[in-house]
Amino acid sequence: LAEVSHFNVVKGFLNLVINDGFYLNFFNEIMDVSDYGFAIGVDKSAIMVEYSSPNTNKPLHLGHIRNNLLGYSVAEILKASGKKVYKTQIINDRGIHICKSMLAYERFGHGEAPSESLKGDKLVGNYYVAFDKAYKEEIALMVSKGAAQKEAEKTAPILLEAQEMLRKWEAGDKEVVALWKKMNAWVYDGFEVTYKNLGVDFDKFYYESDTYLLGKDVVADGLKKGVFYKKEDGSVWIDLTDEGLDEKIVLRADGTAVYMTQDIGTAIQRVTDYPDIGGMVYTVGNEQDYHFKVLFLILKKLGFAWAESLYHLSYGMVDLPSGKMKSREGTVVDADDLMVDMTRTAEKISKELGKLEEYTESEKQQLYRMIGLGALKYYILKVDPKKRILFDPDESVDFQGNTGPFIQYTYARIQSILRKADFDHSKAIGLHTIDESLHPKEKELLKQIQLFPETVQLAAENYSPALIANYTYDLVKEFNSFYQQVSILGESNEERKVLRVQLSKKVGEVIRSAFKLLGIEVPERM
RNA sequence: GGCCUCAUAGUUCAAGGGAUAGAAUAGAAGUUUCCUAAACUUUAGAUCCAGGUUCGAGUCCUGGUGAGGCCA
Repeated sequence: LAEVSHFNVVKGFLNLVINDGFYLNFFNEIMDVSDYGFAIGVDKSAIMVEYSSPNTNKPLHLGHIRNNLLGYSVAEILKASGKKVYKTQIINDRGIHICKSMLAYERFGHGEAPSESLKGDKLVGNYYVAFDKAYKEEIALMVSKGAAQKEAEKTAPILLEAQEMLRKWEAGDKEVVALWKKMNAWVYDGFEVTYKNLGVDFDKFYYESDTYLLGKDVVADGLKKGVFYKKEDGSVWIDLTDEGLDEKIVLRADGTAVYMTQDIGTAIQRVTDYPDIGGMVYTVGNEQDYHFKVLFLILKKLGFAWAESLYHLSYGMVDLPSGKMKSREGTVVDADDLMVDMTRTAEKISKELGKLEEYTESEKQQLYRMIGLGALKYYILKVDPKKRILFDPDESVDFQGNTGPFIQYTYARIQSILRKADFDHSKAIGLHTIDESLHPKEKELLKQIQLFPETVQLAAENYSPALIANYTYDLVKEFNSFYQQVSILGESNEERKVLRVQLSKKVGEVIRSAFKLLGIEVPERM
């Protein structure tokens, strides 16, 4: 019970208040607290949540935003449900894609460096686009001279040069490695800014350049155990036809690793790094459903105990009305730009309403950001993760109705009440003296508040921030109706007034806790 | 071709096999001498099609149709 800061018993409710605002209340009878593992930490195993996992050749976009928000939120929810959580990502920092950016930078860069107006990830992304442009021009030129399209695509000089660069990188060529380090460092600086603005963070970074050779030993080992088998050409496979899947390659004939080999190795590496891990959550788009099905099955067959607790947090793509986002075609919604847009929209709406006279300019800017990001985050998180999201850039994200700002607004109103309640409303009041005559709205609010702890558990079990978002919306809707129908500070009955203030305060606390799980901040005024 | 996911008001989303399928938004109509109207109240509007399981199906099963994805 170390985490319980205080408790009280009110008419058959045992209320446990846990440090950061969570509380449990047990209805009617005092239950054995061990039923609630999260209250006393029955399950000591940790869980590692992976999300973001970008490539280092281009900036983060709307798809990454969904990935990050989901992964971060699920990690927070698991924490709230009592798990120890490690947040991580694996950065795809090697391969032909980054060589393409590097090559284009060498050719066209003229020593350009990131600046105030151009973040490092944007700069590198620009050269990736520049590569693609040059590549296409070369192909067109070759085709015009009579080469076949497919042949030209394979033998364009700039592509061959990029491949040569990759070989040099793998061989440890000093110059290539130095350039690679320089450009990746720019990208990480850029990413850091985006993550900070988005409000997500990580406990541990894994880099593919460190992990791409992992997994080979495990495959060799599994080969001995008979989990895998070797084909005549020397490639190693696993037969999953008994499980309703097909055969899958785990090591190429030339002995090089495929993605599966790496992922096997990385999973094992993580458990080596953090021996208390009892499971992992991978936040990866649903296009990789099959990959993870196979990965988890392989790890089970290899006999790892933690393989039973692997979960692919599979989410739908974020599509535009025009279809899929493609960075090479310039049809991506950039993460930084979108966050700026949202902030601007919040500013515009806020100015029209004009309620912030007493705020300084920097306080205002901070608030616009909070509201704009609240709108964006809520918009994305309220949707069931597995459903795909259609994002129309021309139709801006709502600020009214079932939205983040709606809930933030309610929170701000509650804070306003608490500021004005200049009497002592801290002491416990005996519900029994008035509970027979509770207003229907008060009863509904009590019911709704009480659902919070189990909603957190449910959201953790289902890896679904959407459940938290929907719960919070219901609560807020209920509160607004209450707020409209009854007078809180104007109530003449002293005890009843205190009850209403306490109810309001509690609703505010639940909103703040719930939104914290979604990574959304709440304002004192708006 | 094989496999996976999704399909609910005009639109965007809800709904643990359980009562009359909830919201929001857009539409129509109202509420501000009173705690913040980014709010509240009223109104109209939906389960892709055909079978099946069940006392009971938006939810489970089979077959279609449509959208997206993975593999070859």
